[in-house]
Amino acid sequence: MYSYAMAQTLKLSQSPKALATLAEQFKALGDETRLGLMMAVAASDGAEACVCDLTPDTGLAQSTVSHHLKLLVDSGLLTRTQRGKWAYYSLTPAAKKLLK
Amino acid sequence: MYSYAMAQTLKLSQSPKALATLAEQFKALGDETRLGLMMAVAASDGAEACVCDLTPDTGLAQSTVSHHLKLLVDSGLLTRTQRGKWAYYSLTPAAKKLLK
DNA sequence: TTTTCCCATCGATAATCTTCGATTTATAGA
DNA sequence: TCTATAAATCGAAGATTATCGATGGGAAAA
Repeated sequence: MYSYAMAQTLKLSQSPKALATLAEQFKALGDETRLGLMMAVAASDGAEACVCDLTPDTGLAQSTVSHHLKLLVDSGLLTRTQRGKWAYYSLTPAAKKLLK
Repeated sequence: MYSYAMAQTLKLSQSPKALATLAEQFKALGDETRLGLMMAVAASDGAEACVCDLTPDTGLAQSTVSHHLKLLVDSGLLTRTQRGKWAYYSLTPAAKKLLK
């Protein structure tokens, strides 16, 4: 038993902080709405999207989508960039790694 | 934009069921206790462990650990095998893929 | 300046989740 | 058969979460 996967798991179990961070990211992805948002961002032109583009697909209120996006940013899976009136979201390297 | 990651995301966004399944698995991993259990199982001798081995590390009640393990089985991340009085849990291929 | 548009924040509510202790089921041993 | 051990199930309490409508803040347009 010396697989790469196991080396990873051992490292994580010895590092409580890394485990907490990873759990937080999994939790963020563990919601159909948020996972759908991540997919939508990844599939967007230029791999970024604004709230106004993302909201209609979800069928949810704009405030709810903003809330989910903030949660994804806080967990380190999305970055937010303001350009004019729009806020553009795109995937972080951590997100790309987890979704690959 | 024709990366492997994006091909995956597109496939998922076109397949609601696959997205729901993946979200469920992420959700299962998105709890520090459960992620710790997964790590403990992966790091166990023979890559399997019983409830009595896993419970002490968590500091939680046995019933709580059983509950979490059931959730992990139901989401397709662990398999359960009964041998004598003990129930042994081990990682599924899906779990190995997500934790790599 | 006033209006319009995009988005975040706030407060409230309903649903879901985590956890426990108590109980039940199942298996093995005395 | 009776007892002991391992683990699942149940019911309940408390915490967390998802969602909404209403509101507020900022940027651009009129």
